[in-house]
Amino acid sequence: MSAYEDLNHALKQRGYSITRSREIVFNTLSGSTPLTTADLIKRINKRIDRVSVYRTIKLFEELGIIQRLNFGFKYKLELSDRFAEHHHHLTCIGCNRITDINKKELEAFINSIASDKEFLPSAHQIEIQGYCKKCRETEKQLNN
Amino acid sequence: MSAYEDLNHALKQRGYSITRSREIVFNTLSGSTPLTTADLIKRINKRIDRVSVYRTIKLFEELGIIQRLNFGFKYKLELSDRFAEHHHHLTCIGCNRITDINKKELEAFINSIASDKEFLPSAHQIEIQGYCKKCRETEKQLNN
DNA sequence: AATATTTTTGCAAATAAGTTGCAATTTATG
DNA sequence: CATAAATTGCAACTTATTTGCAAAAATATT
Repeated sequence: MSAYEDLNHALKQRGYSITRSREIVFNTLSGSTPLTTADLIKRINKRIDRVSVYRTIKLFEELGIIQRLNFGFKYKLELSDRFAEHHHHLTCIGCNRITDINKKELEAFINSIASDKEFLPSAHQIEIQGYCKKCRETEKQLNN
Repeated sequence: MSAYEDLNHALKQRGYSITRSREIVFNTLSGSTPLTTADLIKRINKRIDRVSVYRTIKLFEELGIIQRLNFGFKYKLELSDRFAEHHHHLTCIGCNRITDINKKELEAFINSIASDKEFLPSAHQIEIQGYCKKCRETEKQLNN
C-alpha cells in the first residue's frame, strides 16, 4: 500500500472524508524534513486557509498520521553553568517529576555521534519522557 | 563568590545597573527547574511588568547569565513512522544541512538511560547542532 | 445522477505570546 | 542631593493560534 492509499484508509476507517486540504497537508509534509507550523503554512501558501492547516494538523495528530517533535514550549530558561549547572531531563508522564539525565551516558552518546559522522557537536537539546519506577509500580497495581 | 555576587559582578562589569527586576528574575530562576517564559511570568506574578521580564530575559541571555533550552520552535511536524520514518537530527550551523542521528547509537543511549534510572522511556526529542566535516574544513581554510 | 445530509472550509473575530515607543521612575555619579 | 543615564510600566502593535458560523464540498440516499 502506498503512503497515499494509507492516508485514504486511515481517514475512511475513522469516518473522515478525503479532501483537497488533507491531501495538500499530507503531500507537503511527505518527503520534507520536519517543518514548523509556520513553514508548513508558508509552503502551502494560500492554496488552503491557514485555519484549515491548523485543523488538519490537529486531526492528523489524533489519527496518528503525523507526530510532533514536541517540546511543548519554544524554549525554557535556566541559569547558565556559571550560576547553576545545566542539565538535560527525564520527565515522568505519571507524576510529572523531572530528573536529570546521567552526564556520563549523555557524553558517551554525544561522543559517539561525533566520531561516527565526523560531526563536531556544539550544542544539544535532549528531553525524554516516560515512566519512573514508582509510577510503573503504581500502574501495575492499578491494572490488577 | 555567591551566585548573587556573581550576578552583580556580571552586570556591573558590562555597565548595567542592579535593579529590583533583575534580582527578581534571577532569584525566580535560581533553584528552579527550567521554566518557560509563561511560567516565569506567572511566578513573578505582577511584582514586575511582563514587558520587563521579557527585557530582562533578553539582557541575561546576552550577558550569558541564562541560557535557553532552545528548540527555536514549539514543535515541528512530520509524518508518523507508518507513513515515513521518524528521525532525530544533526543540524550543521555552517551550511544548515540536516542529517539523521545514527539509529543504533541513539537506541543504545536510550537503553542506557532506561537501565540506569529504572525509567521507562516512551518518547524523546533530540536535536544536536554543530559543524559538519565540510564546514570544519572550510573554516580551517578561512582561519589561515 | 439529483437531492438530502453530514462534514469541511473560509472568513471574521477572539485570545495568547512577544515586541516597540515613549513618558515617568529609578539608579548611579559627582 | 542634584543631575544624567539607564530602566520601567503602560498602551498599542505584531504574530501565532483558536473559535463560531454561514457557505461550500463530500458522502449517502433515492
